[in-house]
Amino acid sequence: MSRPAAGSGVRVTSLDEAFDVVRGSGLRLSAARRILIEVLASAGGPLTAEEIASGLRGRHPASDLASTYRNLETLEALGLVRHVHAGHGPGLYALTSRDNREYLICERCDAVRAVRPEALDDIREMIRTRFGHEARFGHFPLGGLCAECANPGDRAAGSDVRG
Amino acid sequence: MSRPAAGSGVRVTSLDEAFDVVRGSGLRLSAARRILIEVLASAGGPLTAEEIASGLRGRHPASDLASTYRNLETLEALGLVRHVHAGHGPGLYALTSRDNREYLICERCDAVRAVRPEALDDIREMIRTRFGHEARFGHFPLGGLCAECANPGDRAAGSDVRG
DNA sequence: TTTTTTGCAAAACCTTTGCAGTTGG
DNA sequence: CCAACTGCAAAGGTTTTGCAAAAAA
Repeated sequence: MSRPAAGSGVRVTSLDEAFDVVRGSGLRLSAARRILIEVLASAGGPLTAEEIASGLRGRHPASDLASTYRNLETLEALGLVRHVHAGHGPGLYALTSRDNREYLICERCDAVRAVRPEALDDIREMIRTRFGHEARFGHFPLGGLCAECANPGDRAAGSDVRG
Repeated sequence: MSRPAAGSGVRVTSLDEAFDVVRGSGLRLSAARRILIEVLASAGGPLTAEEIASGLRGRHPASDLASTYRNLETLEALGLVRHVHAGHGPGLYALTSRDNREYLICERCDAVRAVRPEALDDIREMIRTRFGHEARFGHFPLGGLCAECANPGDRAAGSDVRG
């Protein structure tokens, strides 16, 4: 009976469930919102607002960038979407149901590595005990130097989020 | 002895030493650079470029914001200055000699708490062992929820960086 | 029909860049 | 003197906001 893991989004396992969350909240399921959810669901990893608005570079219908930001904010408030700040560069958005991972970012090469939340549970616990701070690395990634940059020449590299 | 702590800036203990580093590097010690260093030295915590350019709201001579950014970058390359990305909002700059702390940021209330690097050494070690990632929280702070936001009503709050 | 949502345009925000003029060494 | 540096202005990239037109319920 541990605490809830860091990524606490709405549990939806299908697109229709996500659509129902939108409708059930009293908001409207507009074409733009439906497409936004479909784009995120079809993506291999977190996307920028720009990529979403472009319909994943033409594979889906395009929508307005400002509206996309507004809808991302709306859906994030509903718990369907979350975003991570990948260093500099634009934020990356994902469905909470598809990606509740946490991230390690390399401040030298900007590589972002995704890990399952459980892989950080004991570390989170130490931080909570020591500082009272409830650590999460799903919104602001855990910074530092990746294995590559810290030890050039090694072969143990982590997988990137986007791909 | 152990590895160097996370903040690895030039060791300067006086303004004159910092000035010498600038001159010794072949760069010029312009009025703007001297003032920039003095402003950072007189500050109680990390400052925004805006605050520095304004001469700490009039307490020092003002300088151009663009030049301030250029000089911050220059001095950072020399190891005299570093900056931390405090969540959203602008970056915060400090002299490496005055502040080599690491930061915990609350993603709800934006509070930034500073801690001495040693307080995170064992956590850094666990992360290195597990992921090969050399964690640092001096550039991208350790995210999550502060004690206050995680447990409203508690009295154990951490001190803020800026003050 | 009524309220929400969109699309466009414009702005806000932080930061970088170009360039002519100034300054440090 | 001459390269380095400044100040100003303009642009860059990301995100937000205002408002009339369009669409969902």
